Amino acid sequence: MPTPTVENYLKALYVQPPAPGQQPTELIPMGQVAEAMRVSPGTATSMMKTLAEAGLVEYEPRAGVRLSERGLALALQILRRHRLIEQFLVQVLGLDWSEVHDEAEELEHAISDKVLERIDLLLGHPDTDPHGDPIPPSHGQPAHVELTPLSLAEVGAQVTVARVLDQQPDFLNFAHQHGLTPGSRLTVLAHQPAADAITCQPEGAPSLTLGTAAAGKILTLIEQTAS
Amino acid sequence: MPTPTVENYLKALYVQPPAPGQQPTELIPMGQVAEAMRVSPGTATSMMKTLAEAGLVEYEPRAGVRLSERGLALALQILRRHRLIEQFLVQVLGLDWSEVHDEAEELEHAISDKVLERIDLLLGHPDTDPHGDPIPPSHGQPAHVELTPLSLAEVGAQVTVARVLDQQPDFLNFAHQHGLTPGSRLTVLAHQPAADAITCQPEGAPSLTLGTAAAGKILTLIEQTAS
DNA sequence: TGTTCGCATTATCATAGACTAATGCTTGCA
DNA sequence: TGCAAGCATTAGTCTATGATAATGCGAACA
Repeated sequence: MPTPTVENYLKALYVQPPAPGQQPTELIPMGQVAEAMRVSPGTATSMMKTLAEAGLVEYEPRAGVRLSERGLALALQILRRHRLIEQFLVQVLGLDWSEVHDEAEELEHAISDKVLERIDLLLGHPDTDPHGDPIPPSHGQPAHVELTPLSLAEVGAQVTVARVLDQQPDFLNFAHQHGLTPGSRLTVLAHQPAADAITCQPEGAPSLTLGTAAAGKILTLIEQTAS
Repeated sequence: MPTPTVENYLKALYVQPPAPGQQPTELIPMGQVAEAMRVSPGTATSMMKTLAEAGLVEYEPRAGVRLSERGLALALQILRRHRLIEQFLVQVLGLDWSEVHDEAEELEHAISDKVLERIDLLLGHPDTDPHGDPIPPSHGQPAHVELTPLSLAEVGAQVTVARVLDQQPDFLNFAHQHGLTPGSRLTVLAHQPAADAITCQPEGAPSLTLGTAAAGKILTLIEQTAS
């Protein structure tokens, strides 16, 4: 049984974005690990050595780490727990989507497989959590869906919000207030490169201008491109 | 924030039965603490010192420990979490009462007050868990109800099972199979002191002979004494 | 080609919680 | 009254996880 700390490292390694243009199987530098886990670089190095000895990662000194096959399987299992718990907290207990991330962060280490599968059943085997993040199946990889950041959607396109990447409560409250939740539809009205912004029109809510950094955190499914 | 380990010690101290004829405010000897927590005596001593420094217990060397006011409040809070979670696992997720104790043992340290109060609401503010153990209110002590162990009920008495003290899955399965669950009614048929046993007749189930040790773990409410 | 800067690694230390083994009280009994 | 038995305490060690500080490698630029 991995400790909660080990589980958190594995999860963090899995969700590290690959450097631009790199495959997700590339090595993650130690600095990135240390920052993701908010520990000192020395702590990150020694933990990666420990995980490597346990066969959960492949560690190349001064180059970086990547998850091993076993580490990947474990990371997916933990992510499954985390996301099912989030969905449960929203659907069954009625918590707000902005507060469930931190709750799930604790519960994911305490819940048993049995309870988890009961939750899965009660929820009807959902495949995403309240933020649109895919819930990995109990075995194997989650299905890959091609999504486009709102910041890259064409002017005139009609899109459906599929996933909101930022888990910060402030951002999630903002997104909720403006109708930017998974499933809501919107039309891209304009890009303003000079202002580093994009304007869109959510269905049933006032139009809205976002910085491209914020818009990059909203992943969408393109329903209809500009004529 | 106390660590999970500290929480477990406090809970264990609270549920220690007072020595026969003693007030619950009496000192608990270290050996009893060590046994309850399944740690070595040395570990118990050093932990009690730590808890005493934190103001959670009163520790008298070579005499024993008792919970301080703060320690008692914390212990009740943890017991509330534990028992509400058990009730939730049975009522909402449909787990068996024999398996929820161990699950709750983990979850009680991970759950937030917010989630707990949602669970309490969803369950309609129950006042006992699936074993009949009282759920402490969010502030203050649980109400005291006078219960009689089945082993001490008079022959001929009609009683209602109120609480099952043993949390071992084997015992709980046995009790369930024979209709000895909280709320079920039974009549005491006979005591057999020589055989160290008691025979009773659960409503709607075959009559049953139990050892007095087992019968002592079934607490009942006397509905009607023998004529 | 050499030097420097940024990052990684090593070394040392701290804390919580556990263990075992050795020592020390205390009490009851002869 | 004195001593043995039974607990409790102390002392020293271990593991997991963190920190800080000092050292070391390597790549980019002059």
